[in-house]
Amino acid sequence: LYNWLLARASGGALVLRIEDTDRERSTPENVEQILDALQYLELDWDEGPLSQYDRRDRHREVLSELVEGGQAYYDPSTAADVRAWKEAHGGAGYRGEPREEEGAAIRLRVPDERETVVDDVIRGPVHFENRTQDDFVIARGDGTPLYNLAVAVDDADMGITDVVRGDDHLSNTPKQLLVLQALGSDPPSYAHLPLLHSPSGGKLSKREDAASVQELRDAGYLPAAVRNYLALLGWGTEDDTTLLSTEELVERFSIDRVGRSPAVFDARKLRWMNGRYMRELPLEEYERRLAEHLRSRSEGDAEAFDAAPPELRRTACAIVQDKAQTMDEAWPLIRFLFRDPVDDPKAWEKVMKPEARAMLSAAADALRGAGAFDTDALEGLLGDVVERLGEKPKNVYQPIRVAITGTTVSPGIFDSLAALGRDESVRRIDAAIERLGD
RNA sequence: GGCCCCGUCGUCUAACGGUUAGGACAUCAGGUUUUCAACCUGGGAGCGGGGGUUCGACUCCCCCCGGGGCCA
Repeated sequence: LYNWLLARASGGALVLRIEDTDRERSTPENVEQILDALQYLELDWDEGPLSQYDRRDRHREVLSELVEGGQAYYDPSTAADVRAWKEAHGGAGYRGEPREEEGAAIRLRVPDERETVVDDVIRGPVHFENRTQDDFVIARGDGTPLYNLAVAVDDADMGITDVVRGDDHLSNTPKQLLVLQALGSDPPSYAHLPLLHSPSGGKLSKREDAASVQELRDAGYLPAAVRNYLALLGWGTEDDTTLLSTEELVERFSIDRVGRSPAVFDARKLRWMNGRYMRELPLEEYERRLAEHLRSRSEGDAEAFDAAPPELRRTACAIVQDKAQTMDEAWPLIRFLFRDPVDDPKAWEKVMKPEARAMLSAAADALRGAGAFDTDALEGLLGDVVERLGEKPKNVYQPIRVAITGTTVSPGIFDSLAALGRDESVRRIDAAIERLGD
């Protein structure tokens, strides 16, 4: 998201590059998840063709150039050798002797003097003393290049100007700088973002990270809300603004104001924020997104919704809009308008006591005789019934609610009845009375 | 183990030497109320610790502690 905001704000292009020097980690499904997440967030980047580049030849070429130029050398030392060497040299960075033999790795020669400075946009200059850095391995014994060589070469070849990535790469950066230096290329600008920690404590893995975005989609969070929330993780405005439209984010976001400490994802705050966005959604869009959300579910909910008259769909959205925080939460509240009441034994047991029978009869009679069947009329009408029976409103309204929806929770009872319509409302109440009978 | 990063309410954050340390979520207490939410009002809650520098430190320096990352 930060990459995207930065690209949008600066008029540059966003390049999402997935380095795959280690097949064990960058699995195709992993890539798939990242792309899914981007699509879900509705970041309108110019997707272009998804290209795969086989850079092995180029990396090999660079490797041999570096060896020939003396900036790198073959070294068959093992990890144990290196450890022994370091112990003997007071913890200084490992320096090997060039020895070309079968299975030897290639190491980059690191200078003994001076330091390598990562001039990070977010953290300022970070100093690494060269003498403490190992002559690090840039190619395995079998000739395959290692990450720090590959990214540096690819950054240079692609003309990358800004690298925005996770904090976990900060200590890799001096190595990449050293490679770039050996190559004679100018380094890009670097910005290392703080990592996200999950509520459970640890950092989010690439897999879990992408998977959790998946979960957000399934729960029916709006992309705009998620974008807003995510932008506020590690970044904040000076004037304490919390709700920011995407246009405002693009305008106000600046990478150098991003914080340095890791953040914990707080689902409750996202939920609250999503509710704010849901309530401000134009009704047509609310309806569209609800329909879309239902399609990702099973059991014919989407079909029932789509088959309903447009006015009913619209009304349903209107009466649930200020109650639901997520799309997933909206549907159960208005489901009764499109499908039969659910069977909730607990609700029935709690509300449908024998004395409820009289309430329901009185209500049904009143509804049958009602003139207009809208929210206001019903409120007056049923208010009279409550008064006549001398009951607490709750004792009358809850049985009606259970009768028409099957549960104890729904939108306002008058809204619900009006939306359901006279015939169906009366039918469901009569059915409840009958069921109460035995 | 070496190197590096980070440390403000429970959580996300604002502050860039001078504020009663601000806001948001959450929480608590009221209000509203036909259910559940939503909404409104109010309260509690924080600078990891210790040294310095300074007239004055959340802000600068050092040490420690704690958390994390990379390499090995």
